[in-house]
Amino acid sequence: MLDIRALRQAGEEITAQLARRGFAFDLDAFRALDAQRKQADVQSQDLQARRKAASKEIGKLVQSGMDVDEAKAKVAAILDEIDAQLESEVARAEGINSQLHELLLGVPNAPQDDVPDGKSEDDNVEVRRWGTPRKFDFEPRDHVDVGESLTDGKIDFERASKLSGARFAVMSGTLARLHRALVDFMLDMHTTQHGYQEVYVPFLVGPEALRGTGQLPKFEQDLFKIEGERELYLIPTAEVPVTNLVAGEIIEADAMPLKFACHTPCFRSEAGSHGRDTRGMIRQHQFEKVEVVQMVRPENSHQALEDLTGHAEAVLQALGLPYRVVILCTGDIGFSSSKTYDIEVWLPTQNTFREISSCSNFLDYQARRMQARWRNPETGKPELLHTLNGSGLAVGRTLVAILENYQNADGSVTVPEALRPYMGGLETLGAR
RNA sequence: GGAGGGGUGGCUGAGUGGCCGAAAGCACCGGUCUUGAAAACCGGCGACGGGCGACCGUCCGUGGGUUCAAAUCCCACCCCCUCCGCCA
Repeated sequence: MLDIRALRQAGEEITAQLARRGFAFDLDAFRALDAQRKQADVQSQDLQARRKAASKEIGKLVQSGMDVDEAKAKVAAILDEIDAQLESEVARAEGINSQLHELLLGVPNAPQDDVPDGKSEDDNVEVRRWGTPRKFDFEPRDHVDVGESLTDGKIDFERASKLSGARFAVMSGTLARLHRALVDFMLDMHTTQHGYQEVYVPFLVGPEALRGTGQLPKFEQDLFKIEGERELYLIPTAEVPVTNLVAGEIIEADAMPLKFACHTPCFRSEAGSHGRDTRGMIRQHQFEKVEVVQMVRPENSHQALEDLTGHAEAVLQALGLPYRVVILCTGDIGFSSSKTYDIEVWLPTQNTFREISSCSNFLDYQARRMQARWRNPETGKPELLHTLNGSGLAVGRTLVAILENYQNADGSVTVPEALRPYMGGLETLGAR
């Protein structure tokens, strides 16, 4: 949520920033509603103040010895007059306030100044590259062909579809183990080298948590909602439960920054992506991800985004997978984010880079929605903190990248050295 | 699932109808003292919203209700704890 005070003071600038990302903020409507709100607030608060004073007067009179009924009679006329308007005025003010709140919940974050203009992912700007794509002396096969033809464990989409329909995968044997090894490897790296604390969290969350990070109210169609008495959703990313750990809390300054690493499955309906990436494991309804999340002092969040992106890159470097980092343009950036770097891994059979991590700085946008604060020692006051998160990494897509980049002419796949300790020393998948 | 206890400020915890946005302690901030620190003493110190300000409003788990007046009484719900049962 944007700061309503900033919107009052600098409405034109913020409206212009929002326009860059294609969001038409109706400043006049906002101002009209805010003016109504002010008028209604003042009016209802004035009535409440007068009523309170009259009521206190009764208390005083009774205490100075007057009979209760007599005291009530003295102010009855005033109370009657106030009560005639009070209820409707308070209701009107509450109505306008919640209308204003809902309006603000639907407004995306404003992009930072250094986020490039653009309409779609085609306008994202490459920041840097790492690694050199391998030259194959045979025709490389895509991860589906490779994964399905492994001999001691494989990918099985047919059976997955029997169980759950399209966009699910079954994995077995050494391939399933590689998938699990990736999770361990990533978590170990973030916790031992990058200073994150591992957390385990619920995979089902209530609507408040989703509201806090920004998936609700606007993007309910992207979520899987559970049938039942309780209103629960499957998490689309660990960002939701992990970031909301600090919802409604005031974090002491010496505990900052908070840095969490978390492995969870992620569930996405993929509504609106029909026909995209239908082959293979690129886009699934269920996938594993190791997420890194930070809660930092506001002045540190820009540096924190650079650090966090580096932490995700370190995983790809350790695995020897070529990648590039792009900064998302205003047309491609996520709803709650003020600035996002995507990390894209090289996929030889697509002859291109594909997203494997998304690292974002939300500034105080999520913190305001969830009332996550820290105590600033300079002012002694609770202030909104800044939140960031990034994939470190998407496990399924990392597996895809390994299958494609590490495949051999005989159909086997070399296990990246960094993963061998997690595979009982196994060096190759599919070797007889 | 059964029985009981409880949700109050950053923390602990008092408060059973008006003088309560709320005692006290801790923590924190400022000061006195001290070479410095600690201790002691003095003062300050909840959050949110509105107003240039004096101030005003809201908030004692959530939502209703009773009352001129609710942290306090009533109802419903949520959550936590203890014991019993069941269970991966």
